[in-house]
Amino acid sequence: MMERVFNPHTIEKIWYRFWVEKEYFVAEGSSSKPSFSMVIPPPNVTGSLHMGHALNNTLQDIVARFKRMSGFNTLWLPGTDHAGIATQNVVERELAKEGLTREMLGREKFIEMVWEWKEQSGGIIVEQLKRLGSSCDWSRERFTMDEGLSKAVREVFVRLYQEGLIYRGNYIINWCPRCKTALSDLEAEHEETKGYLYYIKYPLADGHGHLTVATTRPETMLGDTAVAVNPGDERYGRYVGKEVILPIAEKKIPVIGDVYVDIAFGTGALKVTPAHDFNDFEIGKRHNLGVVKVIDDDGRMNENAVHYKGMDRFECREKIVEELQLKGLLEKIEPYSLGVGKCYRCKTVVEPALSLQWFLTMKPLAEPAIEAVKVHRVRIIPEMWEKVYFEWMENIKDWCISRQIWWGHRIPVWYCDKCSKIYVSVEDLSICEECKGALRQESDVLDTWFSSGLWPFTTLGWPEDTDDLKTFYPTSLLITGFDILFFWVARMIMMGIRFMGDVPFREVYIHALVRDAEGKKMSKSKGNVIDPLVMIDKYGTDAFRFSLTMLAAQGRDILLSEERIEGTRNFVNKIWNASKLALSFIESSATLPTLRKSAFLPDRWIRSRVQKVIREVTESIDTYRFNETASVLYSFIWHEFCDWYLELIKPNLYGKVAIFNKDTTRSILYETLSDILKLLHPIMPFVTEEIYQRLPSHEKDSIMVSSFPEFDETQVDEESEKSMDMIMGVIDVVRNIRGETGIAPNVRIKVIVRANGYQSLLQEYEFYIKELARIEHLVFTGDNAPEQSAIGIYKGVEVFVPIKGMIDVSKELGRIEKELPKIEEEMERLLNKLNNIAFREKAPPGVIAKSEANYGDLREKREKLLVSKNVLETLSGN
RNA sequence: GGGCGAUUAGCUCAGAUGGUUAGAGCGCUGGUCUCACAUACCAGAGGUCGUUGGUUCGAAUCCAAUAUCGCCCA
Repeated sequence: MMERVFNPHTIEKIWYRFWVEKEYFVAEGSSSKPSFSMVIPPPNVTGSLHMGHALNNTLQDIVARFKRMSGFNTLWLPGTDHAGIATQNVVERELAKEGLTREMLGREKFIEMVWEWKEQSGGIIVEQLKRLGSSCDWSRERFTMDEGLSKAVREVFVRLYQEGLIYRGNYIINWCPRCKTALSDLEAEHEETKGYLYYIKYPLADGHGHLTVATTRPETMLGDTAVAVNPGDERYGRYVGKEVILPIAEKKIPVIGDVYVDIAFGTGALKVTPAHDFNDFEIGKRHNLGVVKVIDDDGRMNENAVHYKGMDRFECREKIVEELQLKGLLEKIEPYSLGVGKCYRCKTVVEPALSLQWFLTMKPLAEPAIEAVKVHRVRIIPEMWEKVYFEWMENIKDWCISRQIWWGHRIPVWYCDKCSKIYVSVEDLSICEECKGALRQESDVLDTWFSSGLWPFTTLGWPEDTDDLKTFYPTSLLITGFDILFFWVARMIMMGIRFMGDVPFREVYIHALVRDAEGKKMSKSKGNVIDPLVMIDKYGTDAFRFSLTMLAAQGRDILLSEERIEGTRNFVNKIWNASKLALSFIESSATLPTLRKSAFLPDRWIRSRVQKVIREVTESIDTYRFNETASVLYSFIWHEFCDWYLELIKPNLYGKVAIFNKDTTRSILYETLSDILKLLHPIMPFVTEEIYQRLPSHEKDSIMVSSFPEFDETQVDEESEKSMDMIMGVIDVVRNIRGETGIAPNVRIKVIVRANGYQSLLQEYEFYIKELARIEHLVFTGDNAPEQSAIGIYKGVEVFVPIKGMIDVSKELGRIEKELPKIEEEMERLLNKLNNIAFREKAPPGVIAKSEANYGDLREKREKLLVSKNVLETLSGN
């Protein structure tokens, strides 16, 4: 017995376990079936599921289940990412609770602890993905720090080094003083911040006046090694070659000319701090300026900052400004808003700093990756993102790949302190070949994104030549959010081409970001996060997934509100109840006749409609228009299958009429319900499985391994759709009259129909019309309109409801008067169009014919309404 | 500063390659506990598609300008 209200929770666990036990998620290493493969964007191993993950994985699961049911050897490969900085931060915070630091533990002990932490909490997100219903092949689950993947990372590093693409050098990079590591350009997030522009006087060394520079960062002035002006600047050109005295440091620095300097910005004179500013670094290189670092790794001033040594950089800013003011060297301060780089992991303001780091040369990697997207060997969908991709790739800079943290892939480089020889090797080394001295491994680890960039092939077994690689590389599709287009997608394309000789995936579908109902990005600090697991607990996985899918329109942010999820929970319940009814009709013991053309119109109609839905669902999934998939199913199931089909077959199956073959209708009901469940399954895996299992003699052990419905042209029946449209139209007209004139629902009425060519159809289905429109007597007439009636017209068919004792005349008059102006307005619009000679000459004949037919219908309808109106007016004495 | 996107009913959004009387869900109004479902059913109200020009026989849809909002990159 099925409950009145669908309860998702128990069945979700049961079916997920069932699928896993049956190994339905496991892909075949080699197969006669065509392959379909995706790799998951690996979530952080210590993370927990947020809305972004939920959307991302729902969409992937829809495609995976759809492809599997469509006969593909489908691999959806899951895994997690070691997330270097983020994970290290988490564990360090834990340590801090016990008053410990990682330095106190030492590298080895600390890493051991992180592994422990990973074992403990790493399963959480995986469990959450399972609750979401994700049909990942867990037998192939990977972790970026697995032995195999770690080896692959070394292999890649060594090859790139040998090819001369990886180098080590002193360059300016983004430094996070809190995480105490270098960051790549991408990992510094620029944020508009209110600050000030300080105007500082630098006295000329010859004692004749001063130059005023404008800066947002006065604390770096002690690291200035020049003042730059634009050589074309009339005001300052003559100073080039002279010297100024750097205040506080009291040392001479040159005035140089460089066209980079913007004449219009500030005073037109720029202080140059090569050690702490990207642009200044470039200027410094051009002019062979000295480099003076004044800020240390922890964000404090160093010994070059004279008496400010040891002071925090922001405190120092204030103090220096005070000192300058005292010395009369501060001209003014203006409010100014500037872009400040912040660490994407801890939001600390990053310090651009000169530092010895490892870099990967990107240009030679980027070029073929740009080409691959240009010629659509990788298709990015929606196409708009291609532009963004090109923009970044064409201006790509070398990638700082070293991090000064401990958790990650340690760079496979060994130094001999004795003879200074450097080794780069896949295998661990300990003794110098040259001098037999002890080797010391590089202490830096690689950027986490370095290993995730290899994900599509390392997870399949590279550098070994595995069956999985042969079967599944290049993968078919990647589904991800745009926030990691550069971080991840672009790098995978570059690395895939470089190491596999082919792109890592044929298509990339970029989906939107999930925001709250006000359009704000969800974040813990804003307190506007909707926890997917809370939603799953509350409304069930199917409803939650369907909501996300419904909202997943291309190229738009998704605004999620709980209300929305509640709405789809109702839809799931609707499906449940419709199935309950259908199953009661089908009956478990029944042997159903094979599907054949039914004599019963609604049967033919629903089969035809289902075909079109199959086509739309298939096409929309194939083109990643998931919201369309969901809404097509929603409206078909609710408003055609439930509202009409189930209502129409009730009289047959409850045995109220026996004109049509009951078994045929039952078999069509069975077939249609089964199609609906399969069509829904990719989006709503659980409820569909639960109902499928209750279908008598269902073909497969699980809906998961049943075949996705295929469009069947032979069941498309335009004639039936037209006939049904008429029947539904007539019923609607009667209901409209009833509703608007206030006839109580339980009152059965008399209706007279002048069918104008549709009489035989309407007569054949008279019983059904009477049931659905609550009609007592349905009379067909060829004569004039009966007097004293309310009137409704549907495509030339006139429907009359006698007024006497039923309807208030004024109400019916009001109804007609409301409708007339609408008709007239539309008629006028059409008439103008039809009278337009240019329209008649240039518009396609089909469009003209349609307009003419519309006009004719409207004119006829208007005339009839006017006649009826006149009659009613005389009747009411107006 | 450069680039991209958005602007359609009270709210949240759909509306591929221009031809619909511009749709949905929620909300709202009126009526129903009708034997699958009140997480339901029936009926209804509500939009000159941001603004201004242009292309076209025809524009929510294409083009240009403009306003507002958002995002990305510097």
